Amino acid sequence: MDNEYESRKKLIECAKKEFMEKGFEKASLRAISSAAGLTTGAIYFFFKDKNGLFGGVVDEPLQRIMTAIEQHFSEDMETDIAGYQHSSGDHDGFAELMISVLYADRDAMMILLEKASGSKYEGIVDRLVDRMERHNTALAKAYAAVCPGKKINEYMLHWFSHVQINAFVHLLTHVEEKERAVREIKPVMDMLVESWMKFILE
Amino acid sequence: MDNEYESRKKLIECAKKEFMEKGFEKASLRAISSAAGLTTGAIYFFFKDKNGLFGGVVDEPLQRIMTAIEQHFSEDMETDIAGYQHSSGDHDGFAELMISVLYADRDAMMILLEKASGSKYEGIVDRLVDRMERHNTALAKAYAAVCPGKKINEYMLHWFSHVQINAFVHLLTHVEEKERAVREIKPVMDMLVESWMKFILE
Amino acid sequence: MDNEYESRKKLIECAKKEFMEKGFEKASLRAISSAAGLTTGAIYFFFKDKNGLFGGVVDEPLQRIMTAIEQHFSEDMETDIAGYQHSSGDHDGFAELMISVLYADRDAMMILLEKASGSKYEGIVDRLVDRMERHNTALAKAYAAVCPGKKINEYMLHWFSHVQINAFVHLLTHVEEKERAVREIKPVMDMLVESWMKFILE
Amino acid sequence: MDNEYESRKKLIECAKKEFMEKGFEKASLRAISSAAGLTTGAIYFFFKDKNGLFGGVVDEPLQRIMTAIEQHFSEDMETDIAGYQHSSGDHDGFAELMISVLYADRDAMMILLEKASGSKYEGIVDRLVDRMERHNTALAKAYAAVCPGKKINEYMLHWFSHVQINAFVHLLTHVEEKERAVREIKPVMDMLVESWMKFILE
DNA sequence: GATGAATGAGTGTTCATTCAT
DNA sequence: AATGAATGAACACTCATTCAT
Repeated sequence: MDNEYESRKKLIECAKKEFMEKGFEKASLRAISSAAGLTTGAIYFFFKDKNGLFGGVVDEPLQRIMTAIEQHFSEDMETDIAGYQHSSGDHDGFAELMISVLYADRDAMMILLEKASGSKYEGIVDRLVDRMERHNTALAKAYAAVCPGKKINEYMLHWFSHVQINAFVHLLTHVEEKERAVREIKPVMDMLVESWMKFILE
Repeated sequence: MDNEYESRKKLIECAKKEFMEKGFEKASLRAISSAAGLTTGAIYFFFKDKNGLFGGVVDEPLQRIMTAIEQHFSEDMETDIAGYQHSSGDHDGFAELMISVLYADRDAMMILLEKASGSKYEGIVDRLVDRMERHNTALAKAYAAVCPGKKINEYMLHWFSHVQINAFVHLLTHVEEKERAVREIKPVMDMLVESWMKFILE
Repeated sequence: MDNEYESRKKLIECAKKEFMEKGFEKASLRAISSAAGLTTGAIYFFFKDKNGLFGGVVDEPLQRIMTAIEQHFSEDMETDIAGYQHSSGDHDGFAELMISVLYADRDAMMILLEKASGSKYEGIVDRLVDRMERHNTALAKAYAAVCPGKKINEYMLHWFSHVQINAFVHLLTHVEEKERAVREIKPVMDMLVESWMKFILE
Repeated sequence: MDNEYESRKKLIECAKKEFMEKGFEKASLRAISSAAGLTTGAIYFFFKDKNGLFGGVVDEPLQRIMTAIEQHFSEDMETDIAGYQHSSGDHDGFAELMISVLYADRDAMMILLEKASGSKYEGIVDRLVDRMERHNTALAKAYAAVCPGKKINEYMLHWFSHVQINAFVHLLTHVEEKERAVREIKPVMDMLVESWMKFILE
């Protein structure tokens, strides 16, 4: 049970390296397998195909990020909408949750978010942005309901969602250590929270 | 001198279409040349190689964006630093300049900024971010000189530069018409200017 | 002795399905074994190789068809040669024997006769034709002996043998039910018997 | 203009050899191209893919056989139906036409008819049988109209069509020289014509 | 100015087969 | 009795690039 999956592990390990360096498309299965001391055929014993191998690297991180986000968003909607501006602590909570998920396997996460072009995981960041936007829209509508005379700026809403998600991607790719990440994200979140209220409605 | 470069033009035109659809890497020279009614060899008469052809599409736009930025940044530094906060009109000027350059040949610009992966133009956005950051650093230092007790948050400075540049990329890819772009960028710039002063120094 | 060969049976069963659908060559041992709830290695415990497994499906049917034919041909030669033209009842006997052998395991038979390309059983129909031809030759010689001035048309003899054998193959593949097959083969045999006498000698 | 297509010709020549020996499926493009003193890539300059190369070998023969048959069948239907039994000369005409088409490029024809399994030309013989059957059906209906009390035996009609077409395939594969083929086909046709009238109706 | 021909190295993928356990 | 792991050779196909003409 110890070394049963040694080859599989080695394969994933080497795939990680290769995907990180070259991206999904330019990564060579031959290079991966031979780096693992195996042949290409071995990959096809453990994985369905190139996408499957990529999945072996990123599937678990992907799951974690998805459930984390979904969980947070559903909780978030239940809290008092009116209390949006006071919930800065909550935003820190979200940020910390995200960072802890993101940095659990930073390499895999970077591959998932930045090196997936050409794979079936392509466009994952866009999907996250979409999810964020849906959440933001709900929030903005509730917010607008108590701000008479103001209406939502659609473009700002979309761009803001984009910035929010990419703030984490940027952090992940530019800050190596989790601890520093936690520190650096704070002013980012503060700025985002403060701006949100001022600029989403016009 | 009239129709001398007709083939060259046709090649660039078709390359544009192909690069837009497939990106640099997946674009096929065979597809491009045959769409132009020529053969692959013809490409090598006019251009050095695949990167050269890509350059034929994006070099001019790239020049225009670079000189526009350089020009603005050098002018900007000459104006009174202390007047930063009052220069919101100036920021609108920058935004309009950028938009006018970006939308002069929107397709080529999108290719340059989003479809260059794998080419020697890869990372152009990062280079723009770097340039922005240098400018921001200078600005921040001048700003910090008159704000005793405050010091620059390096990460925020970098991230901010990233957001500023990508605000334009996002605009370019999400808003088709230049006129609407001019309108949409306004609140974005406002938010950025306002936040800049509050969050770059800590 | 009950369930000892359960796996073997399952393997043959699944192989039958696969060989029927894909033919010997395109059949996948992995597909067969996994359909049987086993692994490819299991196949190699029970059978020598892919050809061996194919044999597991068709060997018995092949034996039955061979002995049936051999038995009939040897009997047939013992009967009075001169009585050939009167032996139409006998031909019906042969046809019924063939059909009963062919339809005892129709699937296996079709695999043997039509899906063996690439296996060591390839060309089985040709071998049957050869056997038929040897029999026809003997018959024709005896027949010619009592028909002075006539001699055997070698090509007709060969083609006729081919048609005779393939009449059964055609029947097998185009008529599902044995009962209908028995009915349909009658006029075919009649035509063949009648023509035989007229066209083998010239 | 002489040796312009030398490589293409060589490729087709070698493909012919390979397809003949191994059949479409097992034929190796690598083997073909290297036998022609070229690389696999060269094949893809001249042909779309493996099927295209196969087409380069069999397309012309296929066209010839199709037009020959279609032409004959349409002519045949215009002749007096009642004269069927007297038209044995006509059948010889058909046979000679077929043979001349079949033997114009015997190798290509054998490949088309017997080695196409796995290619997009697979099942060509069946299609010919279908065409023959349609023709036979028309003939049989006209024939039945003047034979009161008799009706068509569907199975015989189908099997007969099968035998008629395969008589030519058999000839092609068993008789090398066209002249001998013309001689050998005569009694075959005679037998078929004679039997046709007796056994299609019952 | 451009073609037509061809290369050579590469791609992901499939497969029957082997064998230690 | 059967598995799980792995091999190695083959496959069709694609591509940017070259170059004589």
